[in-house]
Amino acid sequence: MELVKIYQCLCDRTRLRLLHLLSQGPLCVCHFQEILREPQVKISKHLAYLRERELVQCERQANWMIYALPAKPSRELAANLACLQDCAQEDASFQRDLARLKKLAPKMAESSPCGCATTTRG
Amino acid sequence: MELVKIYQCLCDRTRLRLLHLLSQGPLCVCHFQEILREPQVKISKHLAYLRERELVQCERQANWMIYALPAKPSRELAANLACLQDCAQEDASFQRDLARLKKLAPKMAESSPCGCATTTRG
DNA sequence: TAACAATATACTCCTTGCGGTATATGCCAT
DNA sequence: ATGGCATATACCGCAAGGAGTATATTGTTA
Repeated sequence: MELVKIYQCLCDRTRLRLLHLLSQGPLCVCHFQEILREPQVKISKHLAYLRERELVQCERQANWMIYALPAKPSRELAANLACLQDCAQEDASFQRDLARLKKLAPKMAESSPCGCATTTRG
Repeated sequence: MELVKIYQCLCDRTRLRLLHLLSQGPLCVCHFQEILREPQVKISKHLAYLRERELVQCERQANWMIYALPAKPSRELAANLACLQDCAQEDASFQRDLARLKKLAPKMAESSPCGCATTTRG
């Protein structure tokens, strides 16, 4: 069942944070790292998990992999992502992620292709 | 995070079916057995899983355990249960469960305390 | 009190998932 | 081609989860 697959993706805190951020728009791995403050391998593996199950898409831009939500999500996925957005509004850690994303926005605008050039590694 | 716990409960097909049925009202274990057509131990263990995580409540009535959704679900749980109801409308297996539940309704009304007396074991 | 019905738990086997370390891959610049 | 950066994958250890079999528990009835 499609629905079970979706919930399997949602039942990890890191993946929830990734999907929540992606609802704001596409992001590359190094931005996830900066926002979540988790090791690269952890983020990369969770993104792979989501990618294999088609909850996210990705596209290469030079050195960077840009991840995004599917262009045409199923009704079930859309419903659950909307529900997640709703629930995230009450949760401090999701809001903290959002705040960090906003801080990154100027950097993302100024440098190419996604602002990753100015990223400092962790 | 409360939300992760909810998704962990939702990420199994059997548990989804249980919760979907409970959205229609309380049920006892033997009715779940009849509707899902799964072995008693499987149903009982999944109900225990949900109970430990407080996604369902239960109450004894003589020999029978009556399970129900929490009287005051958290906002997150309510949102996700509503989302599940929405998604279930498009899914044949959920609808089949619902149909079987309707068939049970007359039996449930006639015998006490929950209609289980007339149940035939499988 | 003994038998029975409904449900729960213990135990085992097997698979999946998560985190970490180390290493590989792909693209770019020199 | 070489080195560096961003990202992915392989491998390991461990914990959790799911299914099945057997058995225990709790309440009812005779």
